[in-house]
Amino acid sequence: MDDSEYDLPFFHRQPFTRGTCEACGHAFWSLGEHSRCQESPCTPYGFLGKPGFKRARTPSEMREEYLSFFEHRGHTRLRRYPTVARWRNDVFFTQASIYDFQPWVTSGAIPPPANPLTISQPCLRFIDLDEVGVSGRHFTVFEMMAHHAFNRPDHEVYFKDRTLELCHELLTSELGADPRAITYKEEVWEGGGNLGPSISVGTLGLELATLVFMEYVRDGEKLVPMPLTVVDTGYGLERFTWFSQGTRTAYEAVFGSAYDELRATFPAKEATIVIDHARALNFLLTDGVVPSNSKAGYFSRLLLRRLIRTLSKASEAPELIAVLDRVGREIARDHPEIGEHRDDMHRVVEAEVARFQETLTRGKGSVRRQEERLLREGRKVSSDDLVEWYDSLGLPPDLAVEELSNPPAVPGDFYAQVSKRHENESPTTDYVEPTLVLPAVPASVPPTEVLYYRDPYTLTFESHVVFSEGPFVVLDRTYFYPTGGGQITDTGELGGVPVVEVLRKGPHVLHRLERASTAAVGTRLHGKVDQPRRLQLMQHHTATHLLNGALREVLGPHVWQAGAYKGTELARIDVTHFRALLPEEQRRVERRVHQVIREDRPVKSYFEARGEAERRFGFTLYQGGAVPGKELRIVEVEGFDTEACGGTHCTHTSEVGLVLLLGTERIQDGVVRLTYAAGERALDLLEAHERSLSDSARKLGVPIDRLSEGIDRLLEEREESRKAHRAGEKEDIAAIAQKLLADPAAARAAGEVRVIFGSFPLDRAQLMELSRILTKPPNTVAVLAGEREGKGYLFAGSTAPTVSAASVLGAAKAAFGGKGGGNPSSATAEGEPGTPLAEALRLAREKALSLAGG
RNA sequence: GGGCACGUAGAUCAGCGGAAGAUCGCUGCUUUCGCAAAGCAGAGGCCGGGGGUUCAAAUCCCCCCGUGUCCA
Repeated sequence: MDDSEYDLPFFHRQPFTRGTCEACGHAFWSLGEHSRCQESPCTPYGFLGKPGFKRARTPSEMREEYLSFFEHRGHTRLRRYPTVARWRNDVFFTQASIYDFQPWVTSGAIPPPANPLTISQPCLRFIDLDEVGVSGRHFTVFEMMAHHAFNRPDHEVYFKDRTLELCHELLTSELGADPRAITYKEEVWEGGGNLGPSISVGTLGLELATLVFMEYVRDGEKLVPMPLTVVDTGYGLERFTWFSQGTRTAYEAVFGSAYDELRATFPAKEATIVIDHARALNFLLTDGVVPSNSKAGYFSRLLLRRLIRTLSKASEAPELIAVLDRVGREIARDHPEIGEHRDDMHRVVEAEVARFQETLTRGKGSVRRQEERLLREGRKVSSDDLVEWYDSLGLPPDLAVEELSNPPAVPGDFYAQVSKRHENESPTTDYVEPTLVLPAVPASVPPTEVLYYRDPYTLTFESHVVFSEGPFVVLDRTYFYPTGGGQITDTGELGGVPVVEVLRKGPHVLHRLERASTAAVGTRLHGKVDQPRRLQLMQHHTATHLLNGALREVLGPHVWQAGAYKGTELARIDVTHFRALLPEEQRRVERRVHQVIREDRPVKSYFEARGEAERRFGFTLYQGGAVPGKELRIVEVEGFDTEACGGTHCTHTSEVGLVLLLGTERIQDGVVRLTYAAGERALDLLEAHERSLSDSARKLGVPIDRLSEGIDRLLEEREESRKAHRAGEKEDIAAIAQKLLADPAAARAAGEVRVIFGSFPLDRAQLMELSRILTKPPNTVAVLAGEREGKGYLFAGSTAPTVSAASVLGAAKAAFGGKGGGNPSSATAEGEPGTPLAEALRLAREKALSLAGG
């Protein structure tokens, strides 16, 4: 990055000088005279006990002052975005304010919701989890205050110079920091293939803000200017608050009275962990993260379990729910949506607590048993075992140790050893569906006017070709709905040629025809969307919203859509929930959906300003993920469910007709999937089901309403006959045994040992059964041959200590070309068809007698 | 998304290549006015599903399903 990038007019309007930090080597600008940049660790904290701002502020005051400062300077204040970054698939959580606008706004695909804007965005970071309570300044959840500007060639808002000016004014005139104590340190920011200069703002040893200017795309060694440059700033609310108070740690400045209360019971570190985790959980749970074993859910589980363990370390610790509630109420003063669904949140937490208890109970039992086994084998439990148990059973080492009679020491680097086990795992690879190579549509091609939003029932239209390449055609206007939002593509005809697929690419809708298009630009074409298909998709889409609404009512507001698919045959919705649906819950959901259908509520689809829509409906709008843009398309099932959604919908709930729930399954921990059909398709399936039922009932000779009983009876009968068959076989074998025992010719004595022998049409298992009966008395040897389905078997059983069954068959098996083996009490051999089994039996008998006699 | 562990009687689990087990629960009998309890007897198993290796698989190998857990 060239030095000139940082040489801003701002630094020359006032007498700034540029120096180099003797500790870290970075260049910096300052009004004062410093040999080092004013950030830690180059400069130690200089504000502890001596606040750096004019006046001490609470976090609420600090946030408000910041936001209104920028509001008064032309910025639009935005509400916070969810802490779960549902709109991105590369991260789970919002980790910086700019995440709210990536990738669509920053890439220029969609205009920003406001420009310039200011926001205080709660962010979650799990990298420094172990620093929480230790470093004095790390939090799991923190607020990044920011002002952002997005500059296009035709619309420059502001960039580096104005950003520095605003930042400096905020710190000095507004907050009263000493201008001479501030250093503006030159750095380089790089991320996601982009880079640009960045300036780190420090004073009295504390880094207060980072000002990033996204400016270039890296193309090998070359830096190519971005068409859209971005001002990405970050001002830590917690740090500003701390700086204004000068307390020993940031925790004392930020955490309210709940912290002081906890300090009565806990050491500072534990008290901090408790509040920190409780804060983070309040955000996570409010934003709809259900604890689970994967993805975002895992982190909420991690926090919750750590919180439970930390609380359990004190004998007089407050209840988990009480702590969450207490902390939640404090946050709610600034973020009123936190705590809106307290009862539901508590249900989610209680389910997770119960599960954790089960895991611990299971783990403890397993650990005890494993120690016993190790002791039996003359070994001891090692610290490796502790790591293994934590990894596979989820049992924390301190709890494992409590269960052991002879525990090893917990290694100091326990968690490092855990991560070592995961070192060589293959990296996360998200399956990417192979996509067609889409043609590049020149920017000069006018955006497609989408008519399907205007009227979802008009399906024929006239339009003009504005671009075409191969089978792809872009029109000036279209009623064809492109694949998106889980709703699959419309099909139909364009100028008499079948349309196979419709796709959206930026502002254009691409129609893929069955064959290469011959229509030149300007050609007028008649379009016709496949009507039954589209109506079916509309019914499925509206049904999805009805189910989503009903699920939230029945299960609670922790239910968020986690994915959806609307096809022609069936539709699916995945929602977050902490256990599989109970039959009763399914029933209530179905009932509620059909009630709403009968009420024939209007389904209104319209565009509305983001802020206004959020104010009226809240964050639950973003069921399909956050949608950037100034305007949101709202689909509102009046008085029931409202979502930001780009799909095509029925205009009244009665048009959905019928929603047939085909099945529910838990597709992963914390997510259940409902599969269903609506409208025509539901009727088709219902008919098919009905036919299948009446066919089955007829075959069984029972009325439909007693089909289940009929099947029970059938199954019972089958079970009984299976048992009867087995019992019969046993009896037959017992009868053979009785006959054998009574037949003097079937046995020979050699000393103490009695050798019984015979040949039967039995298979191996039956021979074994027979031998078992024969060798009940001690000192008995059974030598049996069997022939069944062309295969020959030998079996030897022995209760004589001197006669090994395996030895008895040793020589004999070779005689009939068989293979076999066994142990002293039982042995088998099996031969191919047509082998001299009788000879083998004779050899085996002789061997048995000689062993017994010898 | 990846790693690891686990699926055996109604429940909790043992067995980890050679003849399916324990404890609790259940049923019956004995004892008791009855209950609890004890003793005796008994029922209850596609050893998660499907392939493979082997003379022989609950046991070893592969795939799938389910559950738990750790890590991103």
